Order: sequence, then C-alpha cells, then structure tokens
Amino acid sequence: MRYTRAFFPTLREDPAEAKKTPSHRLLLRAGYIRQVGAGIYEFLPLGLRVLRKVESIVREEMDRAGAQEVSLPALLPADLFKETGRWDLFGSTLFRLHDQKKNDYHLGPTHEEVITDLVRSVVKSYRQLPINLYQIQWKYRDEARPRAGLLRCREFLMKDAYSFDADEAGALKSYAAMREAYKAVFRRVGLDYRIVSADSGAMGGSTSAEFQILAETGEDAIVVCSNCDYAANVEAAVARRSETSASAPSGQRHKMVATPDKKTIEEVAAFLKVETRATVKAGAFMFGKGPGDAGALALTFVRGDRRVNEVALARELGANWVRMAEDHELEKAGVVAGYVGPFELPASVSVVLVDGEIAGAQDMVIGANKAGHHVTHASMVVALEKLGARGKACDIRAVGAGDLCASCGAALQEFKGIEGGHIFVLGTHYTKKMNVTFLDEKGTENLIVMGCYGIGVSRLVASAVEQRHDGDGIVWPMSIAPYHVIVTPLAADGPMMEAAEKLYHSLVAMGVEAILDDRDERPGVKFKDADLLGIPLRVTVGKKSLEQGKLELKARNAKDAELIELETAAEQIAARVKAAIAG
RNA sequence: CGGGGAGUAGCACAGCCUGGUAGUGCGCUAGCUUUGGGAGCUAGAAGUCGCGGGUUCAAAUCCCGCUUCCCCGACCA
Repeated sequence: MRYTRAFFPTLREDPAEAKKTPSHRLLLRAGYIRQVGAGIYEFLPLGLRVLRKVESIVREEMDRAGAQEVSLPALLPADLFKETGRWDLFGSTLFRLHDQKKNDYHLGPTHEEVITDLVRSVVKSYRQLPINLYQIQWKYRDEARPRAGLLRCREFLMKDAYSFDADEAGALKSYAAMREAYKAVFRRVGLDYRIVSADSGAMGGSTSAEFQILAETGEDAIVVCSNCDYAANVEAAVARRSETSASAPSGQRHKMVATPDKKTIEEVAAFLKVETRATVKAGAFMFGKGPGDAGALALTFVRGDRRVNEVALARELGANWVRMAEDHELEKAGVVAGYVGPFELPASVSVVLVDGEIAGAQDMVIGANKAGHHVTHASMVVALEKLGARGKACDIRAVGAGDLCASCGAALQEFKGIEGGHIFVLGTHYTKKMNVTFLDEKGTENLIVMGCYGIGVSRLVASAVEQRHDGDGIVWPMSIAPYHVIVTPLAADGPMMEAAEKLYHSLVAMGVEAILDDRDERPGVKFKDADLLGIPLRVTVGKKSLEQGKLELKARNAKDAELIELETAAEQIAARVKAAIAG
C-alpha cells in the first residue's frame, strides 16, 4: 500500500469522545475506527485488516478443533426467543423491531435458539453426534451504557460456537477441545490472559470458564493464586476462611448496649472500641426469579470488614436477580435499618444467610434489631440454632486481594480483566425447552447436551491495544498487525525513494504486507505516523546509510534501530516477519 | 435507568455571564523557504453555531421543549 493512496485518517490530537480508554483513543487517532453512534463503529481499512486477522486466527483454530462454520442471520423472527422465554427475559437489552406486517423481530444478541432450531431440524440419531457449529457474526445488544470504544459496543463481532453431544461426558469432551482451541487463539493474538472459573449464571450451566485479558481498563475483577493455578472471577471466587479474632467464646454473657446514631460498622466498632472484624455486617437484599417478580427479602450477615458477593448470593438463593433492599422494604418487614441482627427477627423474615467465615464465631458485635442498640459478645452459633430452618451458613462474602487461596493457602492477587472469551457447558437447558432429542443405540429418545463458546472478536482487537501501546501509539504483535512493515524513505524522490520503491516491491513479492510511505512529508511526520499506526517493523531509507549500502531496520517495540544490508534487506525482513508470526 | 458534563469549520477549543459583522490553533489548498522525530512565512477555502419553538428591532449568546454524545453509578445471556 502506497501511503499517498491509503485511507489512513490519523488525528494529531486526541478525540474529545475518547480521552479515557487507551484502545479507544488510539484506534480513533490512528485511523482504525470511527464512531457513528454510541457503541457503533465503522472499521476503516486499517481496523478492518486487524479485525480480519483476528477473525482468521479464530477461524483456523475452530476449524482445527473440528468445528464447522455457518452463518446465522443477525435479523431474527421473535418466535424462537419466545419459545425459550428469552423474548421477555432479555428485557431492554434486546434490539426489537417489527416488519410491515407488524410481526415481532429482533437483532441477535446471541444465537443459542437459532442454532438449536437448526440442529433440531436435522439431527435425529446418535450417529449424527457430536456436532460443533460456529459462526463469526455481528451481534446486537442495546447496552444501557456503551463505553470504552470497542470494549463495550452495541454492535460487535463475535465468534460463537455451539456443541451438541449425546451425553454429558461428550459435552465435557467438546468443552475441553474448545478450551484448547481458545488457548491457541489467545496465544496467537498475543494476549496476556488468565483462564478463570466463572459464575455460570442462572442459565443452567454447570461448567464454565472465562478467558480474561489482563488490562487496567477491564470491567471484571479476577483473583489469581500466587502459588497454584487457581484463578477465578471474583463473582465466583472462593477463599480459605480466615481466622476471626472473636471466634472463641469470650465467657461473657451477651449484652444489649446502646449505640445511638452509630449505624455503620466503622462507627459502631469505634464506639465500642473493637476491631471491625469482630463485628457482623448485616445486609438486606430483595431477590426473585422473573424480571417482573415482586421479590422476597433475604438478610445476610458477613464479617464487619467484608462485603457481600451478590453473584454468590444469587447462586445461594437460586435467584435470577438480587438487589439491595430499600429502607421502606425493611420497614415493611419490621426490620430496623442500621441495627439489623440475627436474633429476635420478625417472622416475616424467612431467609437469613450467614457467611461461613463467621458461622462459628462466638464473640461478635451484632445489631440488636432495636433502633440505637447493638449486642456484644453474641454467638453466631446460637443465632443459627435459633433461626432453625430460616437460617443457613454459606459462603457469600466477596473475595479479593490478600485473601488466601482455598486450595493451597497462598495469597490471592487481584487483577482487572477484559472478558475475551467464555466457554460453557449448557447441558440440556435449551434442548429441553425446545424439545431437541435424538434416538440412541437402543432406540430411546434423549435430550441433546449442549455447550456454547464465545469470543469477542472486535473486543480482542481493542484488548490487544490495551496491552500493547506506549506514549507514541499502538504496538501491534506481528500476528494481527494491519501491515508487517512500513518502508520510510526520507525523500519523496531521488535515490532514497528509488531504493525504497525497490525494497517495497521485493517485500510485496515475498508476501510481506508492506506500506510505502511515499508522502512528501518531513521525516518527523512519517516517524510519528508509523509509531501511531503501530506497524511492527519500520525500514528507514536515509541518505547516510544508503550511501553505505545499508538500511535502518527498527522494530516498533525496540528502542534502537539496526543497520541491515540493502542487498539482502528484503529476505531478512521477510524471514523476520515469518518468524514473528510463528511466535 | 439514576446523577453529572458537553454539542460552534475535518479535529481540538474560545466566544455565551453582559444579545449587535462567527473566532483561535491544528489540518486542508496555492506559493516560497525548509528537510533524521508532528517546520516557517505569505495568501486562501471552509461553519444550517445539535434540532424545534419562544422573547427581542436583533439570538451562538436569554427562556422552554426535544435530541445526540461523553463521564460516574446501576445493569451487562
């Protein structure tokens, strides 16, 4: 590509709409993407080339793993989502529309129903299983708040694969194959990532893992063991229960004390002169199944210095949604906000969860269920006994940095991550709802067991930039760079330009993707643009070195340039590109 | 969906409070000089001031409504 003919609209200044997220800022500035609306982007020539490369890597690894590519529509009639209930369940995130006959349609946010319907119409026998079908398709979700450029869009490119097996064991095998394929994809794209166990949500999944790309701008928090291979999304994380200072009986009788206007843990602990870890923090949540469900009240108790993990809470409650209760909801149940405790609870409170870490604690400060009062020297053991069937001890506390690994006891580290991929065993969640069966060897009808596997293709592009950029611009890995090399003559005509032309043509002939910066610009401008674009290799054709029969080769991620022989430059560069792609 | 901010030339922004000829820098066009990390000078082109309504002799500026975008939070199969 000759730069003078290229559609590379770079910006000298940071666009106002993207000051925050590095990938957003740089992809816009370097002319890879343009924003059309909130969470809607155009891919310009450079951006599309990168997107296509990531797509190709994904496609190669999926094909290698035995999956077959299909293309399902982005525009879908509502019937299938209505069949599984997701027409209602998806709520406002679904882009809905109707045709001229007023029939309901939507844009596909994900394609479980469509693919399941396809397989349902074809597969009748165990002989046809297993199958793994995938597509690379634009998905549409009406995100309440699109943000961070390509990281959270309303239109985004996703690879989604769906496996269909005769039984759970087969599904696990398919899952394992996808896990390996994903590892290959993330490695080839050049991403620093962690595979973490994840919450499967309420969608009936049993086994699932996320491929989390480490980045400061990530929306997810993950914990990783500093010693063993344990890693988890904090939503699903568990940790060793740590010693609570007040775990042993104090020998003192529990006692109600006045704590006027001391509502927060910090206020109470300071007032009673105890550590926050010797107090119990109460929480009140409403939970329910359906989106319109009125919900029920659940009280939670965790150690004073802990927080509740709402996802773990939902899991324990078997709920589809959980939110903090409002004061009027507490009042209605006869509970006093700020002074909630596990003793003397009104009968209207039917669900009480006590975190496992304090379930055995014997000497704690707790709310007295009476305005302005707390109870000291309280035993959670006794509290649980008295609660009977209403109470349950389970792990609902949030896990974070500094907690100890449940499997090996080493310290957990916490990172921010971008969810780049997610693999699930879905089981029969969809096949049951959609009645997708096959006949086994004995002629018995069985439900097909599914798995689903997603990779955010456009999100990986942005993620790569999040991990690979510096003050001057993007630093692409060779495998997904839009071009491998940029040839930069320091004059737009004469011997330097002639040598550059010659090198450029040799490179192209060898299959190297090259840009020739044939613009009549000052060197500084060319260097700045080359750095901003992030092309992995730059060859500078300068006067002095050319007179010695040499060229300067500089890697984008290296500090200095090296001199290479003009004669063999093309071969050397081609070899280097090839080696870098191979990783 | 709750809270905050902003829409003025391709980009970044000033002007608005105190109504009266639409401005600056970058980019763009032409010319001259310059040429190893975003050059200098000269001359130019380029704007329904987000949209609609109102007040006024007169609105980018004041008032009302709408809309879009950004940020924080909630949400995120």
